[in-house]
Amino acid sequence: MSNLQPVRGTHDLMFDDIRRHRAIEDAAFEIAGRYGYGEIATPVFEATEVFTRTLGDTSDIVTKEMYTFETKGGERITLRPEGTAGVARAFISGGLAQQTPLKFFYREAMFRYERPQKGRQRQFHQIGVELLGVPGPQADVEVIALGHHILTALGVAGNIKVELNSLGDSESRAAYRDALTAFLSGHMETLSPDSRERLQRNPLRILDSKDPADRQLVANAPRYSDYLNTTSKDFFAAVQEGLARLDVPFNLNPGLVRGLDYYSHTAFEFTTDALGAQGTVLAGGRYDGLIPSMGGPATAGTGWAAGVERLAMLIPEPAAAVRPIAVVPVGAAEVQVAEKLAHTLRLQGFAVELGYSGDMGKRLKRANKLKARAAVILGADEVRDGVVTLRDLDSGEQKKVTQAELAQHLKV
RNA sequence: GCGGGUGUAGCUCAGUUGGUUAGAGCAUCGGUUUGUGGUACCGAGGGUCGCGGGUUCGAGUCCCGUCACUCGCCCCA
Repeated sequence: MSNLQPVRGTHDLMFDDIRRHRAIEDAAFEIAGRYGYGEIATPVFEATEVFTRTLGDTSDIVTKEMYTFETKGGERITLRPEGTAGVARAFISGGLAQQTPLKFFYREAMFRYERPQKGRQRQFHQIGVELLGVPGPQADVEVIALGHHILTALGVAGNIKVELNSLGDSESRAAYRDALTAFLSGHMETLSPDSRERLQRNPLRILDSKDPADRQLVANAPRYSDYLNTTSKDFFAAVQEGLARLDVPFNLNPGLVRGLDYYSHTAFEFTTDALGAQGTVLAGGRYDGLIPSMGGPATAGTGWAAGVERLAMLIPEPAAAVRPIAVVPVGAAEVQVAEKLAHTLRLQGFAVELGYSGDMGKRLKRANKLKARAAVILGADEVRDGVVTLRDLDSGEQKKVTQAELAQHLKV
């Protein structure tokens, strides 16, 4: 039926697309493993409360972007819009507080009811890491260095800037929020309509407004750095020194704030200008307040998430699929021998394609299309003599080898 | 959620001020080649012009609606 289409904002992944996704996820998983991060897979859906209590009542994610529904049993369920809340819930419900520090890596689908654009789907994929139970700045440094390491390995670090800021501890944050609100309240006429709205809900977000008038106003507003208390300042300085020691380049961005309420101290974003308005490729920060806010024991946390679709648009061509070997029977009489030979080769570890139909010419043509590196040709003569004709499909050279020696000749 | 752009073959795109049977390249399939792929040549198939309605003697072309994609805003990875 021609009117059957994927649901808005969803896509089928196959061929090169999924190879790109896997290349990203596999590289990230392997590198995170070197830092001691083990994989965690939490459920696709959680009790709605898990997200409403952690993301903040005012965030757009909670107010308009969640896929929330009621089950037959009357539970309120939400498809996860992000990964951190689920990991925190797992930490609490699994009683893992005795096992810190804990390091988790995840690669999962996320769901947000947003208007689709390039690099923004309703079902999308994130990789992410969470480091739980380390209150010191070395945790922030490690996690940022890990992100930078992964993007370097993927070959995209050259197009990406690391932006860094500190939101301070809750005391500093509250002090600054009051100062900023007081200042901006005196300039209501100049503020954009969006920012007037933000002044009520989340005044810090005005700092990264794109409206020109807002930007000018913000330039003269109180500076966040002036409101950090000594603890916060020392913490931020230690993060910067740690990154410098590891040769991770970064830019300070005083306008960088987080959309989600549970962040404190370090906030960072890895951005590119190659993706238009969806330039943030990896982002995260410290969220010491998250687990306590969900009713768990006071536990420090820091981590990030990266958008796989966005990274997939940046990485170079993924490694080509393995080039198979084609087993080609000359005529119908040799098909069964060919099938047996193909099976034997597969058991020996080779990737083998066996054309499903057609004469020798068609099968070779198909082998060529599959980028087979060699053809193993079996005709009446070969079967009689216990040999095969081995043809190199790049050079066109061919020779007869015994079936016993075939595996030796096929080794790369 | 708000504002703009675009929808013609599997893909990339032509299609004149509304006028016969809607075209090209690539891809696909077949043949030149009954034990040899890639290159070349020859040929074939493939379209309810996104969908629905309207105007008109006549709509791929004009109008309205709708869906999808896309750019920006919002938000975010």
